[in-house]
Amino acid sequence: MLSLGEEIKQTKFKSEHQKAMLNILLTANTLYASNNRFFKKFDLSPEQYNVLRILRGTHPKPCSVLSIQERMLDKMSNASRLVDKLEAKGLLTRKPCKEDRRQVDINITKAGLQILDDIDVPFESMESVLECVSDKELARFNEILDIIRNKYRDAANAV
Amino acid sequence: MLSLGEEIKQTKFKSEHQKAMLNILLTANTLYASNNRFFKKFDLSPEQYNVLRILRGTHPKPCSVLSIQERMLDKMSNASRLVDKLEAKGLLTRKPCKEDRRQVDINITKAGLQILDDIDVPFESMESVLECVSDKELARFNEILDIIRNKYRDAANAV
DNA sequence: ATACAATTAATGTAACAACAATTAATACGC
DNA sequence: GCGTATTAATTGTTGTTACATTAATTGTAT
Repeated sequence: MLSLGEEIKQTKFKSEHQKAMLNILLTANTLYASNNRFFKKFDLSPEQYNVLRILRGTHPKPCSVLSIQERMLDKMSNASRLVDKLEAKGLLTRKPCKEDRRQVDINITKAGLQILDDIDVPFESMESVLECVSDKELARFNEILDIIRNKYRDAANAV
Repeated sequence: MLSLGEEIKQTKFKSEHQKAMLNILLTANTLYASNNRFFKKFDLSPEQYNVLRILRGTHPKPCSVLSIQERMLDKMSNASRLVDKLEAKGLLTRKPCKEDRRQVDINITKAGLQILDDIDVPFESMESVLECVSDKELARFNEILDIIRNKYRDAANAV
């Protein structure tokens, strides 16, 4: 098992909190890379998987591009293109929205639901790596992440 | 202050550990995006900053491309091109290594050290957002991140 | 009703990342 | 010493991201 220091070959850190910041970035990169490789087996990217999950969540109700974007982990402007890709694979359908013609009604297809079904079991086994940590500790862990996100964003904007 | 659930508009989570996994990814995305915007003021990307930090660490000794890559948070094969960019900006120099002519001796320049100096103060103020959490808690926080990284990587490879 | 602002989705673009392939130099086995 | 394997750095390619812009539709104030 490799510590942060071993992984980035750095022996000294200025403080425990600086170490924590680096550790989050490194850990997320690792998670992301692992996810990338994992989802490739299903010919999906992590972002595409995220979109399908969101659509399964609202199913059978449709979802607009904007709602997808708001629910995504990565809030960039690629939801439209991600939907393109998934539509080409037949995993979702896109049709104009009657009520507001600016919007698009996006629905997950049977094939989309099926692929999520295939992914569920192996993916859950990956997510369960944290079972060895107690819920109480994880709750605090999540709290700290929430703090970091909010304060860091503010700090970066302030500078 | 926004919780994970508020940020991705999801009210229910399957478990505290699934929530933690999502939270790490979201938090890292936020940090990365904030860093992106922050470093743009200095005409640098977060990765370029990372390279300069590594070079300041070994300074005045030179560093090879491979050592840079090993120390980077993102272990991809772009170190060479990052070095290109930084050389073009005059922030580092590149010269063939005498002992092993496959390698390149990379050194940070005065201008490179200067820009790091300019960045140090505002960046440290950003990193200090975690001062409100005790060192003891942060130590455990770092431990949990180490566990996640190692176990997740293994789990993804096993599937 | 009409002009103007706001919202939604799609696209153009430049830069960047992932991965493979290439080139050059060195190490190693025989 | 010679051929092969390994290592270091670079480059090519393909796809993606970030950001800005555009186009179409709807909301709103007068």
